[in-house]
Amino acid sequence: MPELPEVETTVRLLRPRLVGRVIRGARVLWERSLGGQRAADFASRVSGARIARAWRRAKFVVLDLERGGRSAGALLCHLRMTGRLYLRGESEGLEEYIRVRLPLDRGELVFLDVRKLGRLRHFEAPETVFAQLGPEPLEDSFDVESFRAALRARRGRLKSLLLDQSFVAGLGNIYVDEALHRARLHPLARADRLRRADVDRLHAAIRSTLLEAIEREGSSFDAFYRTPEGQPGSFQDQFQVYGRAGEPCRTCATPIRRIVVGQRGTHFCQRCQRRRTT
DNA sequence: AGCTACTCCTGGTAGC
DNA sequence: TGCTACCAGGAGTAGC
Repeated sequence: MPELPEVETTVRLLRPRLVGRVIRGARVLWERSLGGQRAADFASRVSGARIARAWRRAKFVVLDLERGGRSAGALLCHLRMTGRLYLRGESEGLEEYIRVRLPLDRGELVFLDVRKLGRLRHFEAPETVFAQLGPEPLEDSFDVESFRAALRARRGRLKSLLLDQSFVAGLGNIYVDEALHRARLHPLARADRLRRADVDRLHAAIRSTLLEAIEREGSSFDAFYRTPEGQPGSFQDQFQVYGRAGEPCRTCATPIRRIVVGQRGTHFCQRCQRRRTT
């Protein structure tokens, strides 16, 4: 499912083709993809606007808009489970699942989403959305000392906390499981009980897992996630635990366990990721 | 604060 | 073969 690496890949590939383009209108085929916004309202907000910048915040694709050189808010796209954003002609198939089309002065931006959980919305003041989000794990502001302090203040389980976008932004089910395995930490470990070395490993594991996944253009293990060019990512070949229940741990050969934590499938190695009870 | 449960969605798959 | 039941899951919300 699209998490930080998949969204980053989407942005990187779209950016050179989107920046400078002017949105000519909006064809909304599934209104609920707008997250409560009316199609006519949405269309009037974006029509005629120029895409000034394409970037990522957490799992949002952000397209900053301007009109006459002045800011005109931003389009925020959350791909959720099965969303895709691409330029018409650069991806094939699944056409019946297209939810929104944005004709541009050159080409057309397409939002496709099989399960309809994704959102494409316009915000006049997108910073109100960003204010709810935790630090970007790949930026300098996500330093190990503030991460340590934040963890010390929380009593929840690591798995749930790392999925909380207001705690750290951009991680989802896959990369949390992978990062915890890499850091050799149990998903049910309490955040405030981590030792200094545990936090150091977790901080490094989050970053290295995300960076390696971005290098491989994300993970594709079903028919859903593809880059805007229609290509699958390849980080799924590096999975140590996610989706490997019953298969041997690549480190110690112990069968990978699957449990449910906060309604989320959670994969880990009970030998590599011991739960300390002290 | 932190937990569970429910909602939104539908393709894929297990079971019969 | 064809049917049904259930699963996957990010995030918002409600309730305890």
